[in-house]
Amino acid sequence: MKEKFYITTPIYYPSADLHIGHCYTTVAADIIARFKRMQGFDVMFLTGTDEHGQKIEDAAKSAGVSPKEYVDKIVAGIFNLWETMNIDYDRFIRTTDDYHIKSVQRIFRKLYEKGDIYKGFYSGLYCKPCESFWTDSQTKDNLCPDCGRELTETSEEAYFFRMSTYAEKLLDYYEEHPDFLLPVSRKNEMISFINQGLEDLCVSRTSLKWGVPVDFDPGHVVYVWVDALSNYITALGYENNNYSDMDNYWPADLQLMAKEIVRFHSIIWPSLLMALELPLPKKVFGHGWLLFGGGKMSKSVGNVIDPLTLCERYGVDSLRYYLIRDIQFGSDGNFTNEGLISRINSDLANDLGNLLSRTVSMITKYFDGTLPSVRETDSIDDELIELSTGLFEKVKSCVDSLQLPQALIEIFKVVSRANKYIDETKPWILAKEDEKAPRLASVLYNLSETLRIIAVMLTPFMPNTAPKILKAIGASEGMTSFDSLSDFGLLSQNTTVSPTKVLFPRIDVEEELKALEEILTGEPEKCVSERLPEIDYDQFMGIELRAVKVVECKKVKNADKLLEFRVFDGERERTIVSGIAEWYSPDELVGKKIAAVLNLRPTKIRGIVSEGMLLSSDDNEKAVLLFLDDKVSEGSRIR
RNA sequence: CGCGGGGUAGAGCAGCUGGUAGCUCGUCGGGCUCAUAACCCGGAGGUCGUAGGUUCAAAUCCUUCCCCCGCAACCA
Repeated sequence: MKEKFYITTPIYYPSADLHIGHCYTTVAADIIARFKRMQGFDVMFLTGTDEHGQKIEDAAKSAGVSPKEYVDKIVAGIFNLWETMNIDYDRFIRTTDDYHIKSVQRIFRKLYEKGDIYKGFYSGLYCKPCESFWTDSQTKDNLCPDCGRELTETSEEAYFFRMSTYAEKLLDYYEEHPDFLLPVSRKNEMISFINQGLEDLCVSRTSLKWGVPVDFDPGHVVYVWVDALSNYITALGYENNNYSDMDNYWPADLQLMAKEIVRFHSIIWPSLLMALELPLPKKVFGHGWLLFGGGKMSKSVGNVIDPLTLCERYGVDSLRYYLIRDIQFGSDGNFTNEGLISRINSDLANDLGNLLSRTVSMITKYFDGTLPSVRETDSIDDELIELSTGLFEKVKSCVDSLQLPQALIEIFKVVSRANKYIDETKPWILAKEDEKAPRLASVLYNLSETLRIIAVMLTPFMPNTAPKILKAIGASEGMTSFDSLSDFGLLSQNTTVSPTKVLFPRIDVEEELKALEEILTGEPEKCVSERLPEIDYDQFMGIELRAVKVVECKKVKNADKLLEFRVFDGERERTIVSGIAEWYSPDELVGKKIAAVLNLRPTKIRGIVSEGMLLSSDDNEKAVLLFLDDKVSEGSRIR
């Protein structure tokens, strides 16, 4: 019986279209899944969408549709994206799927009956007018940080999961299974997080409607993470009849995700599994982030090109290659257009594509496309042959240890070696003398075989390109599997090549960068997302907008983003705290006149009472203060 | 001292279970002409952030300090 391999990506949150970061995780998973399949594993590759929660409810509302309608549309886009990206998943789960919802309810009930979930009170200091809870550290003197009114000790019914009881067990598990949580840097983070103490987790909400209802207690909705994490087993049929693959595939062999959600997967998820008395996944791996120009990717900053556009311009395989080749799996990495283009040009066009091109064209030119069977070998061939036949083991060990870039590096070492081999053997010289034909045939055959091995190795990484190479060199079935890699010489002695289109056209760097730039600026970020309902004149006039002059300005201690202002409003000086320290230094603001709202309810920020708000525009996540002309006098009304 | 990541050739990165510092791009020079002006060879370019320590030997282990970047807090 075939050994199984169960691999998962997180289920993505369809509050907006997916971006290249999602593609990164999913491509990595796809490559591993394809690799394992080719190795003969019985693979289950699961991905999906996590469709409940407040954000989606809100997004749907502002789009004027129901949450399900909203999500259906985004999910359709995701299917399309995965098809384009060539993601060959085996199963796709949506948390709005009926069977999943029922399973989650059963899981919740099961844990409740077992006592791992209990009904308690979410308690804290509550401000009635503001309808919000505050913790001790957030308040001073029992006053609401928002409105300054008195807080009352209140509590609200909620369900809790006894996560605290699993702290020790988790630490033990990490210890006993060194490969459970990787990379180590992430494990250390989690260990120190656990050591700070685990509290029981509040696993129900009453404020939210768009979620899985607790079936035995109407009004309560299951916490989204419990809902979401369960997908990895409900998709196999845990507590449902939709599937019956638990015995087969659980525990997961590899759960991939970006680092920010490692905590949920390495603490909450294992605790839940322990509570359910299920085995834990064998490996949880948190990869790094794609950074753009040193910063996080951000739609509103407009620094990221849509993956579909990238695929359209360069082909999926180029994108897949770049993502996996250029970023150390596990660390953060920079995504740049230059990097992408330069990888395509140097690795894919110059090295790989050109290798195929020169090989095929020589066989066509010297032998009319079909190699003769008379051969003459030479010791100079040995190195190339050895390198080729040893490739699989090297790549396999890279993939097994999740060193994905190294796997590609190994493959491309052979590409380089082959290019060099052409130089060493000088086929164009051999072609000049008829009696050298056997040697020439040998050289070209060796190149074809090497290309065959390269293409087979590349199949999981570049599923579009590999078959093109194989077809070009005349490889047939039985020569395209991993099993075929240890034999150098499988390709028919009389193989016939078929000339192909250029595999990867070279890209004009300058021109292309300009074009990409234009795309980015052409479809600009919508900085004004939602328009607000109209208000009447009186409401507007109820806002006391006035010019103020900055008298003093200094940074607030222990806060990166805050500046404390002393401003003159025409009558008196007042203090205003503003979150613009990232963009302005105190010195440059003294003496400036700025528009401000003065009749805003005073509030404490970082212990300082702020009486008003300085106006600024929110421009691409960058605040710009609304400075006023010098002619404007302090305290004058603005409308 | 809130948590974490990082500082290695012009750029981007690897090496970090200690033993002459490596890769890609760029650059300079040469070779070749089968090929997508591609390919191959060679050169220049780094006191591996800083200061100490351990060692026969440190980019690699320990400690000090400096600088970047995320997260958290904070943005009326």
